[in-house]
Amino acid sequence: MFAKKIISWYLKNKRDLPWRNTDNPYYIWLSEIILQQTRVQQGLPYYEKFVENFKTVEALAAANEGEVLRLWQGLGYYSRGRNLHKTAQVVVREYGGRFPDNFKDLQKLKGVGRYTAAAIASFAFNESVPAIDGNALRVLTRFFEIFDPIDSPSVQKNIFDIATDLMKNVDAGNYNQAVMELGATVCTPKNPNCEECPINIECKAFENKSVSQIPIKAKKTKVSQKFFQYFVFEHKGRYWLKKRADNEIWANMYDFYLVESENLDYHENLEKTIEEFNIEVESVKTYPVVNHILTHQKQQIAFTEVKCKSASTIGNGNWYTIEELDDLAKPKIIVDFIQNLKKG
DNA sequence: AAACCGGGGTT
DNA sequence: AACCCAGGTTT
Repeated sequence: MFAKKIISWYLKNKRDLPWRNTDNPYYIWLSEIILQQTRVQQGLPYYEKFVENFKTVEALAAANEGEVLRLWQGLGYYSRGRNLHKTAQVVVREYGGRFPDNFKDLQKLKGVGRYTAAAIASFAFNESVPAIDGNALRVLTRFFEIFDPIDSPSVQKNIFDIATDLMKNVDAGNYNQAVMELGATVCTPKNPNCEECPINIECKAFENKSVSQIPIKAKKTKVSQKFFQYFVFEHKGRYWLKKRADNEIWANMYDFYLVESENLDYHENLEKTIEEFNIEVESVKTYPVVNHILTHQKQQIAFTEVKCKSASTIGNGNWYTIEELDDLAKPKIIVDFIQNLKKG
């Protein structure tokens, strides 16, 4: 009954989203990678861009990684973009351009875990396997009034098993979409609209007025404090940027010269850096420190613009005009800074 | 400031 | 199973 009620609610109330009008695994995979850790509202324009630029997995595989990262710019968690490109190449080279057609094999692809594999397997191939994202997890824990912590792997496994039973003999794709859509639009984290919920009668948490307490997380996110300083070297309208290495954070993306420090002694960083690269300084401009709050880190980032008397050699970087910078994939903090630079 | 969209990857 | 993640946006 659970499944059928939810599906019928979904068919009447679903949002019309482009990836819901296809069973092409390439488009579904693309949308799911974009939507990892990302709201529909934010991911939608990126999906449109990618579909337009890369109509097939072959087209995506043939692109340069730089192009892919440039299109991904601003979306965050850039390893998704790199995995997207790598996986496209694997699918073309090793799978003959056809995505694996089942839950188990899909998880072999880089960037495709349990949730994403279940989503593709059910939407594209109608395999009966539950796609449990945060929305579905919230719906299920509330419906069964599960007070166990959802960040425990064993609890997640139990819920996966329960969900597997629930979806027997129903349309797997629509069922999975339905549960997630209910979580996204009705069974929301705060102020859920229980009055309009199609399954409120059978919802244990609703019955016992415990909706606002569920789901429960055992662990709190740890937040650490970090200090960074960017040196924006400028010479005759050109700016120095470096392509980051393959094995580090923001891999293969471009940014200014970066120093991480133990504290806020940004002056010392400046002295050291100028000395290290033997830079002839014309002038120094200090920008207000930016507080950058991330999920796991509080960052204080200082931008220091150094106008140089010559375009010296500074590590493995190059000097670019503002216009040339547009074509390089950069983290958003850099994009934003350049935006301000342009404004003056 | 914390929560949210969280899943995937590594150890 | 524990731990990590150089995100953007909303509450």
